[in-house]
Amino acid sequence: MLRISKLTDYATILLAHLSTEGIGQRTAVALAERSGIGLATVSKVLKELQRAGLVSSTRGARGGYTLARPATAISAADIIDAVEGPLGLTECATHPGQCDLESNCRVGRSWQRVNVAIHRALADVTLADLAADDERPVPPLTIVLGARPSLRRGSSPS
Amino acid sequence: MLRISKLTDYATILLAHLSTEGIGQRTAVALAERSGIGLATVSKVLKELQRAGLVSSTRGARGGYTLARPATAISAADIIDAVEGPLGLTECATHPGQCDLESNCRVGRSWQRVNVAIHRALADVTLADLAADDERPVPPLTIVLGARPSLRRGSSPS
DNA sequence: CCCTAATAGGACTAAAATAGTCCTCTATTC
DNA sequence: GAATAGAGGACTATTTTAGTCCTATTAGGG
Repeated sequence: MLRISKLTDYATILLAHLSTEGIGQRTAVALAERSGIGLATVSKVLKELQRAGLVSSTRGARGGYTLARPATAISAADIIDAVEGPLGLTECATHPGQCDLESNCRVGRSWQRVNVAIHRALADVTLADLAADDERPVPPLTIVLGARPSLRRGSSPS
Repeated sequence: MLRISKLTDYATILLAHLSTEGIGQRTAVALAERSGIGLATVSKVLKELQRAGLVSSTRGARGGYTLARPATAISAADIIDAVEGPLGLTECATHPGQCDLESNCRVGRSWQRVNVAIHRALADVTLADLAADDERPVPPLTIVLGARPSLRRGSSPS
């Protein structure tokens, strides 16, 4: 099945740590210890999260990282996008026109729509949901493939 | 973002070809020509689809492949599972207990539930939908993460 | 029968993406 | 100005994915 990368998983773990006890900053070292992930890797992931604007950082002594916004305002889609980049479900999604098959293949477009639908669904899952103990029921979410006229790309089909 | 492999994309293309004109069998050679995908690769993919039970094959002269069941009875999830195997969204989904972090990390479980939800959604997208021209609206589908009160398409447990 | 057309099943190679490490630079506090 | 902490990026190693090729098996037809 579809898979997220390990780094995305790490990112989620780190963000989850940052989301517990809203208090102050955590250093990469502290997060590495707490999470059991190697320091170098933690460091790398946090830097990516910083660039993506999901955490904010301060340098120097007594520096560290905090969530840039509340856990309820960070979505699963944000995390994936931050770490894995905005890759498409298929190649043609990312680089239209590159693929020789495109003319033959109306399949690509469909996968793209599936992709969009999944992405939209993941945008409704928050870090707070991901970090929660299993007690808290994850909210139901609805994907509508196709319908949703606003997304339907200007051209109206005749 | 989450990505399907090229091979899965090929598989979809090939299945789409097989789904047009219900008539008879197509050989790997014919499908390769029609699709523009290399023969060796086509062959490999078809073999995997056969093992997964999505296509049926006959050997020997005048042999070839056909869909094992109607295009409306083959789902996007079936295709992904056939080609990519039943991989989980995270490592712990596939090999529970392998991961040192598991104790610290309640995040894994959440991703697993996300995974299940996506999978369930993809089970509602059929090959017929994927193969259709953009004209045909893909049916709306609903994911419910967590409890599962009703699987829309599903039969209620008797 | 034997020859040819086809799939089945792997082993193998090549290429690309992912994961992880390390080094140097900059900013901050004390 | 020494120590602490992040920023940025180059680099390496590992794993996955994609693609090729070889041999065996099965079916049909002269």
